[in-house]
Order: sequence, then structure tokens, then C-alpha cells
Amino acid sequence: MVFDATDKKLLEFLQKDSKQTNKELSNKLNLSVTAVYERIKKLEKAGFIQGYVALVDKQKVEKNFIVFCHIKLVQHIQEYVVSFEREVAKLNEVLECYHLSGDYDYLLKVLVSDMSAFREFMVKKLTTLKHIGSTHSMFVINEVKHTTVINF
Amino acid sequence: MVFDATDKKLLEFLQKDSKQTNKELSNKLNLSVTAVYERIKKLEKAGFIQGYVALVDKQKVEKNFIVFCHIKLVQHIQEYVVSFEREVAKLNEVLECYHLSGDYDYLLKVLVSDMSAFREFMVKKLTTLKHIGSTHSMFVINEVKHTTVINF
DNA sequence: AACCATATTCGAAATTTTTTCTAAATATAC
DNA sequence: GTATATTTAGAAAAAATTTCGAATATGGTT
Repeated sequence: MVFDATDKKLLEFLQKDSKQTNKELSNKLNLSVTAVYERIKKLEKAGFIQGYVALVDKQKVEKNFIVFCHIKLVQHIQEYVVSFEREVAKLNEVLECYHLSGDYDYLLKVLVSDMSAFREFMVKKLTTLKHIGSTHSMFVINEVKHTTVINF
Repeated sequence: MVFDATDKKLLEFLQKDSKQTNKELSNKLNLSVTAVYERIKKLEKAGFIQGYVALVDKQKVEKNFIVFCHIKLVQHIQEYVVSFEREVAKLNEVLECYHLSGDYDYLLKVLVSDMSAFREFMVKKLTTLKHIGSTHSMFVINEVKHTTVINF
């Protein structure tokens, strides 16, 4: 599939605001409404666009306490890895989970309402997962930047 | 503003797929199309919904190399903090930046195409920022989970 | 350069969705 | 219990998306 400069610009715009009309986009791209429409469908079908979502204000819904958790597994065998990854992905509080190089095996981004909710999460959910060795938590004092926009 | 169980469900649906029509949402919520419409407008105006975006597949656009960077400032004075935060937020490769408690001051989530692009980013952009003391990079082997959906 | 096959583009029409409007129903406050 | 908002619903209007056929451009081949 061809993916030209116009497609790039289109993805740029849609990543910033997906509620723009095709007419608005057609003006910005100097194209017809239909051309914009066809390009978007092409990008969707080719899998460039994974989906469209509403972004919710964390503060408004009282989920404003972010914690990054480093996690080591007791042992690095296949079965433990697969099982841990499957179970951790199910936890709603875990927004992101990465398998890392370096001293720790995993990095989790956890979102809860406050410190007491985090304690609850640790005791009731995280530490009850099988095969976990040690954990190390880092608390976020301030979110300086957070974007879903990928530049390319 | 009142924010009831129906609003919660509505935000849940919109966080997963913002391209659903109000008619589809009205079926899921047992409401009329207009009721859904009014609730969405209310949530937008009250700031619960920050915006609507398209999510792009990292692999497709060849930006699939994630690095978490810990950063220490040379000194923790107001001027350095403000200046660093302003400058780091401008960098396109930096998707997220957090001011942290603990051993390191900041945690950055950096997205680039590959290791050589990361080296370029470190040398040309990150380490040229003023007031940076030390950095420590952790490379992502695998993204186990990544969601923009906040559960509440 | 001429040719073909494939892609993309355009404008108009058809369809669908959003938005507005009015009135009825429901809830809230006094 | 009555008055005042707020929410809801259905219909109509406005706007957007989607489809369609034809024109234009693009890339590869001879």
C-alpha cells in the first residue's frame, strides 16, 4: 500500500482531533471531500488507524494518582512470563505494561484514585499475581506531558 | 454538575469507540438519541471529555522502539525545573513525561523508530537540554498492554 | 512516446447522522 | 402539593457521511 505525504498529514490531523469533518480536512489538504473519505477508509483498512476514542480527563473522574511499578518475576521461565502477562493485562488499574531490559523485568503504569486505593491495588491485586518476586513503586508528583500523537 | 451511572457507561463506551452513532449508544443505554446527544454535550462542556482522537498503529508507521528514560537534574531549583519541563514537552519523541518521587527526578517515555534513532535523539536532543545531570535508559522488549481507557 | 491497467480524484445524489426544536415526562426544591 | 428546573422523547431541519459514475492522474511495459 502506498502511504504518501498526504496520508501522513491526514493521520497527523486525525490524531489531534478525529471529530473534524471531512470537509474541514479537505480544506486543509486541498482535496475533495470524497478523496479525504477514501483515504481515511484506506488507512483504516490497512490498519494504520487502530480506532477512534474519546479521551477522558483523569482529574474529573477522580483517577489522578499515577504510580509506576517495577516488577521482577521470581524466575524467568516461559510459563511464568506467559501467565503473568495474561493476568496483569486484565487489571483495569494497569493502563500500560512493558517487558523491559535491565534490572527489572516489567514496568507498569498504574492509575488509581489515591494512595489508599493504590495500597488496596497492591495488596488485593498486584501481589496476589503468581510468580512475582519483588516490586518497586515510583509515585508521580506531576504529569508534565502526555500525548497519544505519534509524529513521523 | 451531576454525573450519574448512565454518564459513566456512556464515557466507558466512548473511550472504547468514539465513532459509534448516538443511535447505537441509545440502544445500549436504553435512551433516546436526543438524550444521548445531550449527555455527550454536557460531558464535553463540563470537561470530562478532553477530545476525540484517532489511534495510530506504531508498527505501521515504523515507530516501534520505546525507551523509558530516567533523568536527574543537576540541581532542583525552581528555574531549572520550569525550564526543563517546558523544553522536554516540546520534543516530539517524548510521548509522556512525569515528575517522580524517588531516586530519579523524571521518567520519560520516548518513541522512536529504532536504536540508531534513539542514539540520535539522546545526542542531539535530550542531552542538549539544560540542567540535565544524569540519565538512565530502559529499553522496551515488548509492549504487554497499552490502553487509553480509564475505568471508574 | 503510446499504451494499458490501476489508483485517485471529483461533484452530484442518496443515505445516514447530527442537531435543533417543541412538548411531555420526570425529578428537585420549597 | 405546587412550582421550577432538568431530562427525555419524537419529529423536523441541517449537516455529515457514503455511494456512484465519470474524469484524471500514475506507474509500468512495450
